Amino acid sequence: MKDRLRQELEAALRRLLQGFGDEGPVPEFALEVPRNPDHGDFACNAAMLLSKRLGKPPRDLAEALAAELGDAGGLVVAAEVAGPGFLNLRLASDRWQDLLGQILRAGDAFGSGDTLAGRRVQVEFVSANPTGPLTLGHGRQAVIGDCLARLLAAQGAEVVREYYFNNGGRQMRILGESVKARYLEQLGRPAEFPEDGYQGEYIAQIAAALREREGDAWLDEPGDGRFREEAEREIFGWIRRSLDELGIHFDVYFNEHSLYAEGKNDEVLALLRERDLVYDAEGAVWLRATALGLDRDRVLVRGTGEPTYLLPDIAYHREKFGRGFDAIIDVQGADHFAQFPFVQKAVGALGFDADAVELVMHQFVTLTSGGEQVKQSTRKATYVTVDELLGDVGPDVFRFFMIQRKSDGHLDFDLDLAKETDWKKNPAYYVQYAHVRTHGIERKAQEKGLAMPGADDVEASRLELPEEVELLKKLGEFPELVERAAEAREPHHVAFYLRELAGLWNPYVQDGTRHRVLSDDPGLTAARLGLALAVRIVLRRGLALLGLSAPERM
RNA sequence: GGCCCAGUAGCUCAGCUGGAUAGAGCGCCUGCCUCCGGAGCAGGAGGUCGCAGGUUCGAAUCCUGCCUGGGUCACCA
Repeated sequence: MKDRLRQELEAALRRLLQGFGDEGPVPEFALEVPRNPDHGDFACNAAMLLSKRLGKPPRDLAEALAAELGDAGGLVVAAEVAGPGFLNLRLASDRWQDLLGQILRAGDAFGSGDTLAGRRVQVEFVSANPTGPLTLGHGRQAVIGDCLARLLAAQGAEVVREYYFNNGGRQMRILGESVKARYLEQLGRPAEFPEDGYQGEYIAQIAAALREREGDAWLDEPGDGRFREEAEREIFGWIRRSLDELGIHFDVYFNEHSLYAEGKNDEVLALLRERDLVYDAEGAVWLRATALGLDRDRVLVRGTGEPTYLLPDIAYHREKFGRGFDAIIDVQGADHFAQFPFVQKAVGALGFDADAVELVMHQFVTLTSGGEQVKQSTRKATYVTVDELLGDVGPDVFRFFMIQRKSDGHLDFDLDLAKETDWKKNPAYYVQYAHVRTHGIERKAQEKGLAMPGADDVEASRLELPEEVELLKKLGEFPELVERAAEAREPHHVAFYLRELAGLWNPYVQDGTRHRVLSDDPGLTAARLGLALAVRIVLRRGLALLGLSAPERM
């Protein structure tokens, strides 16, 4: 409907321009739903954009545009010039109501688009190494990545969720040593805890479990290898369980080690060397990043012969391109932000489309309870884990709170509000409860022997109350919202939209005096049941995009 | 110090990529209904959009410079 209106406006603008002897392009104008309903259903700013170009006052141009537009093929009943030169358009009222039939016919397909049809997109996220339980930062990233993947899929993309991890190297060695030290301590043996070892209590837990199972059989185990394997297996188990509980499943777990094993790092090194982007200095191998416009060079291979993380990361991204993705999205915490340009530029230098690699960055999570910030210290290992928080609030609330904020910018997780079980206060429940109510109404209807109407059974023109039209308008915004959120990689918009929709629907249902869904008027009842169904469809779709359940009862 | 992000109501935050009188939730205030140490309904107050310039018919939004908070500047990942 909006698209048709836009086409009509473009045509009218072209005629208008021709009238002035201007054969230039039609400007990119905005067509939006004004905040103030008095300003009509849609407002168009084209006249103001053309004012300078045509040397005419904007209001005069808007007047002329209105004349050219006419009734836009029966779409528009009123067009008035307002303010500095807006053209406010009011649609024939049944146009909004046609929307109801569209939603009911589309069902769960409503809100899906095809802007990414046929595109292969990879979303890489979480990617936590198995050195400890998932932190809230990881939790946020997990939810952002997963919601993003859902949004992209809703626009027709073929999405691969990927988890990149490294179970080798220095940090894993320290992990093994830490577990070993705790194990020995627990059995009363002298043990030297590594200087930068992992302090967390979970290390002792792993050691204790080991002692339980193996007794003192590992006392004389040489080195840290078996301890490391044990810790990795255990910790990865925790991570997988947390992700499972959040409803997040990866298509690919990519082990950094395979890049070494298959010689991919060496290949990249050779390719970069061919392009004179590599040099040797101070015993190390360097990336000539300054030649790529970055502010300093970086080490690719340490003096010890071991690559830094950067080399495999470049190789990894080369490998991603090799798999034919049209877009590669890396979701990362702000602490990794500075590294991204090196990977991106290096991949570009290898001949790949650097712009196809995108970064979705997110800031950290703080936890607030009782008006106080809960101290998070990785060092002292007093941080709250995803698991603990999930235990407190459950996956739905967890996800909703994590996706509620735009990913740039800090997220303050209000634990008290999250634990709040009153549906009116907790926004996650508020949205879910709105969905429940569509089922509550259906149950009521069934008691009266009424079935939910099909798309062709509703006389949508019966929905005349302002609050009903407002609901329909809000429902109509959904597809555009999904498209925009996917395009901008900003899943938080969905959460806000749902909160707003629920904020219209809940009071509508609650107010049983002004209007009742189930009345003595069969036609009106059918129309309102249709509205309930449409609201349900959109809420269910929106909740699914966020990975929340859409319960029928609460 | 360089770079990145943020600064909007008492608090937590939106603000559809430059539009009209800047919004939501929580909190607060007032009335009504109940009068149970609770909850509901209706209404209300609350803003120099960090500061100062600039671009524009028009700026919370774009540009420049400052201020504040966080992040980051490893031969850690």
